[in-house]
Amino acid sequence: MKGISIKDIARQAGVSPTTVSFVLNGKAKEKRISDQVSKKILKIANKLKYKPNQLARGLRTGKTKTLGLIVEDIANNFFANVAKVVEDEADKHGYKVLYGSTEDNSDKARGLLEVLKYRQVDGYIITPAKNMEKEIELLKMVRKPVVLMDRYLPNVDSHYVVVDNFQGAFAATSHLVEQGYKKIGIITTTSDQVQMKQRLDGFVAALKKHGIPFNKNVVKRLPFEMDRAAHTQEIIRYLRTTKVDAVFFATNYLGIYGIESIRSMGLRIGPDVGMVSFDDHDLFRLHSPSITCVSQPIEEIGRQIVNLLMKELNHASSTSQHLVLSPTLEVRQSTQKTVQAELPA
Amino acid sequence: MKGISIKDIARQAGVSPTTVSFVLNGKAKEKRISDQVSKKILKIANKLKYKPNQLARGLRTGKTKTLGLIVEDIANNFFANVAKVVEDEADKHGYKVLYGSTEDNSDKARGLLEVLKYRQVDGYIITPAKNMEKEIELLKMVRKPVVLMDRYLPNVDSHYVVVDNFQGAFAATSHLVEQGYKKIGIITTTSDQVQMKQRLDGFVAALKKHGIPFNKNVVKRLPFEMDRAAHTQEIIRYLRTTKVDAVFFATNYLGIYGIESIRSMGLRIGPDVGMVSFDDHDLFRLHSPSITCVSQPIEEIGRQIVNLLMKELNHASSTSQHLVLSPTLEVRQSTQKTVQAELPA
DNA sequence: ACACTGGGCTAAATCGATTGAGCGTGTTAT
DNA sequence: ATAACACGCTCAATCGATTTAGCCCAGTGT
Repeated sequence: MKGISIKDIARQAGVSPTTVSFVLNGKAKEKRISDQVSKKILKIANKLKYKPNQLARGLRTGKTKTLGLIVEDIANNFFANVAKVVEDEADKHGYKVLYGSTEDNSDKARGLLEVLKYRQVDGYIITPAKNMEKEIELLKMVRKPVVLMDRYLPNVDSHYVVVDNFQGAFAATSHLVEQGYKKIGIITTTSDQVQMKQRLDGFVAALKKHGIPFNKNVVKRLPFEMDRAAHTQEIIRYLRTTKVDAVFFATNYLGIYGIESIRSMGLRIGPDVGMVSFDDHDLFRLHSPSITCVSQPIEEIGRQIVNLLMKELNHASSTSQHLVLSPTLEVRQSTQKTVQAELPA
Repeated sequence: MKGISIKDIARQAGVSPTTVSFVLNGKAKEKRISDQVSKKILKIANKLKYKPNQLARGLRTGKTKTLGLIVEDIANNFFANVAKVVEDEADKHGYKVLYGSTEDNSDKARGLLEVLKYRQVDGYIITPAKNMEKEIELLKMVRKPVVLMDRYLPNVDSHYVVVDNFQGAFAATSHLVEQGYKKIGIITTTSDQVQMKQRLDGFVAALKKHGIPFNKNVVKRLPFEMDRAAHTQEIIRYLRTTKVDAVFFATNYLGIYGIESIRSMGLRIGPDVGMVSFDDHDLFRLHSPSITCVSQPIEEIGRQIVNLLMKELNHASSTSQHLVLSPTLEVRQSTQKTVQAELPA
């Protein structure tokens, strides 16, 4: 039950716990501990496989070597993949990750923050839900390192790592236009957060640039909380009524529901309805026809997030870094009006 | 920076920290604290939004209200979904989750356990990598609640929640036979862990039951560590050389690679090569043709895992529970030799 | 011979909560 | 009248590591 403590080592080495602590924390020189004693202590610590009790250490120092990761939905492909990278990178620095999903619900998000706070995590990676300005500010006030991801809060000065949503959406929409689609719609979430706004803005800007009038009712907004069936129903109704010939789906799960919807209407993706989705996914790659998408550089996102956090934790604190990475347009078959010699399925 | 402590409350209430602790832990009656004092303390605690410091509490009591979740790969659809359920369920009981991925690598798994141990997690949910018998036994020795998932260790007496892999594979394979496929292969991992073994056994048993001779070289084993490209290459080579007319893919990512491979060979899934994969996935549902699969009851798996753990944590400790849930065969188009009026894509 | 310096190490306080032992005071039983 | 007990609460130790202050001894300078 009990682990090896610093006292056990002290006893065996015939020195005080203080000395052991100094040595194990690499302060031997600084604290003028003799080499003999140092080596002896290190040897014993090794033999006993001593691991410091993180609770005790944390209680005293206030550092827990734990990061809090708050995502929208850990079961979502994008977030799960980022989480994996974050975990790996954090591990390299000796940090563990506590996670939680907000379901894009502010109350749930606040609850998570609360819990992480009194668990004393050292740093936060947050996919903010709406109305969380105060909470984030509060973290800054108490000098806790915070990196926002996927989206940021325009009125809060903080680090963040996102992709260029405007460019991504712009490229996707332009591509649809260039492929000859005439009436292009967008299906997005009801969220008015910055990432969704920018995707919508990119969409509108691309239309404008190509001289296509923008009609408000090609924009369909669906709430995150709705279930799968309701989503597809709504999408089907939208497609029926607006008669768009191409759709930009502003996030991955909408793209997936979109595929389902279009197909269940008996329409052909590409010839009848062109589509592009934000985020890549195995499904998009392997679907027939394959789905054109705006792919986020997940590896780099994860790495940069942890990087920033580590810099902050090492007090190399600087002004807020705003990392805007470039997404990539993966052109596939879902944006071709004429059916090619398709890969056989 | 500093939070509200029990001392602050004690000062304001004009009582000792001990009394505050008793009241806040619901021991007022037991410890004979007067109602007046009790109420006063509770009121102050509320006003100050007191949250106990979990580190201090953990240091003293040995309980951290944290669970360790060790999965094979948090970015994998199946595990990510289970993780989500686990997180939700744990939250209901006031527990947080620390997670890590093993990549099916025993050393990484051991490292994770080590870390979780000295972080003093209260209970473990483990997808064991091979050769972890000793580590699990050790946890049992120190009376830490453990629930294994996805697979178990035959020589270790512990709780576990798995699906009936044999039945799942048996049903999948039988279905292939019944659909008229004659030469059926299986692609699995190099792992000789129980879940994979049972899937293979189920496969073999189904062949036997249908009077089909089992030839060892229809079994292809691929190591987890290999990258995507190598996987598909190997699968393609296998398909070319063995000339099977249907394949059972023993886990989700193999199924995905399988789709890629078959298609890149210019073969039609269904008519040319039938296929079933273990685990469900959006991709399998929406692929054309859709992919028949053995679907695991993810919600229930997650719920049962947390359930078991909570029972243990509340010392209702009993004999080891072995929960074997039933998977469902989702029959789709990938196991039809004749092309139906396919849903247009 | 005495103050001073610096090397090598330790005592004790501290972080915040929990908990076994115990201390007055008033009431009851004998 | 006095032991015995209930009541209502507090003291102080404890968990394990960190950290500040400082002790003791040897050598140096004057």
